Amino acid sequence: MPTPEITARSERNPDRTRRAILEAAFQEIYRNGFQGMRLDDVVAATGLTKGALYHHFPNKQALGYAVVDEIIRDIIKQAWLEPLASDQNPLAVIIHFIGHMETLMGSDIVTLGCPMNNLAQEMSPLDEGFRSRLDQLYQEWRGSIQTALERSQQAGIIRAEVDCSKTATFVLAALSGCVGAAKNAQSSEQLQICGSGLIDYLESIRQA
Amino acid sequence: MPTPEITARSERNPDRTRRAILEAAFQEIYRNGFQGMRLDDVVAATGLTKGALYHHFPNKQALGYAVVDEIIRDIIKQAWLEPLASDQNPLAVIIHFIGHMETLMGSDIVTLGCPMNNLAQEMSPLDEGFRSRLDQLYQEWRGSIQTALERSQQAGIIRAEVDCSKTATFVLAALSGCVGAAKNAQSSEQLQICGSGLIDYLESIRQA
DNA sequence: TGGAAAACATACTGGATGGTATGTACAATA
DNA sequence: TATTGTACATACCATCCAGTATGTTTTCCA
Repeated sequence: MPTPEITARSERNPDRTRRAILEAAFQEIYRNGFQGMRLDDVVAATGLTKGALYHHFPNKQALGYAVVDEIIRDIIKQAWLEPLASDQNPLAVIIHFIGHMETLMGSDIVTLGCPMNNLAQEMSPLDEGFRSRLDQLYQEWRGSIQTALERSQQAGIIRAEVDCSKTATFVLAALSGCVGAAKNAQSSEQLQICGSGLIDYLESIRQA
Repeated sequence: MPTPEITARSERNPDRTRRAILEAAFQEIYRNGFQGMRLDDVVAATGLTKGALYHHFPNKQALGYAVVDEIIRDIIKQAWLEPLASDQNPLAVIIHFIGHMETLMGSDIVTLGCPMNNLAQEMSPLDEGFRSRLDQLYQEWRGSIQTALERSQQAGIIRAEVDCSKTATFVLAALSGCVGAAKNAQSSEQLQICGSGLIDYLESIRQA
């Protein structure tokens, strides 16, 4: 008897269905914002129907929360938390990421911006459920940058007098700002210029 | 015969009416985004009716464009362009502004963020009319910062090797990022921390 | 001063959209 | 294998909301 994960291609697979809805919802939110996301478009993108969506999620808000908890969280973890935790030269990881953002994240980063920042900017003042979830995620993100800076500091790469907590806060904010500026201008050149400004800053805290 | 500007209190004054609609629309957009703004709420806030709104603006989009052209532009000019152009120590103006943003702009800057950045982030990928207007305004803003930095550089306040164009781009993006981060966290402390990080950066380009 | 245009007010429409009610096929369990 | 709950599909509703049609009042000016 074959395992269901392999044979169950077009048959029923609630986990796969749920995931498909989440990914489609993420794309719609990324492109149109949460308020601009249409549930009809989400179900159309999955090839499912509204019955399926409302079986897996009680309402639009809960679907949005799940996108944060399950999709966006994974993206941040995979792109930032894990690379920063594993590498032995975290400052180099940060600089490399900033310098190669478009290559690493795809061209959507220029045209559509950062999915997490987009959602946070839109929904934080309007919905405490979104705000607290995204704030929590931002704290983890910032914490991982701080830890990375501290490790670089202990390795003698970063000057001893640098406040790593404050720097991590600023770097994350500045990074979000750079992506946002590139999105406004719809220009990858703008992202390059702004990113190199941020890299200049990071170089300035390096041990001479 | 008295002048209409003084006596025309509760009588008809199309310019005043138009302005009232624009200001109410700005507030609604600031709080809910452009897509979240409801024309019914705008007319309710003014005490007017839909007839008045559609007499002055052909549709919602045109109202949004006018808010950018007439309200947001004025805010940026008054808060940034004019102070930067008139003062003889522009770097000090920039640093002072960043350090006292909440006092200068009001507490909305923490809870609701920057009205221009909010609108740009929401609408730039969705509507080229918004994008081009806001991009134009950002270019003026960035240009005024660049000119200010160059004047400070000529005055010997900023080091000669600093690229003022690149720095202006980064400073504006980082500033937007700081305001956004504070808004996500709903924390004026976050704004302080992040702003002081940006000030540290500006101090680092100062002539030793 | 009369008439026309501007400056509003009132009442309504139509489509979009989140959500629901209900039906059916499938899958596990007993 | 009968049964029960899960996993969907189908059809529909109610409301919100941008936009319109039309009426009324004020202002301007010839």
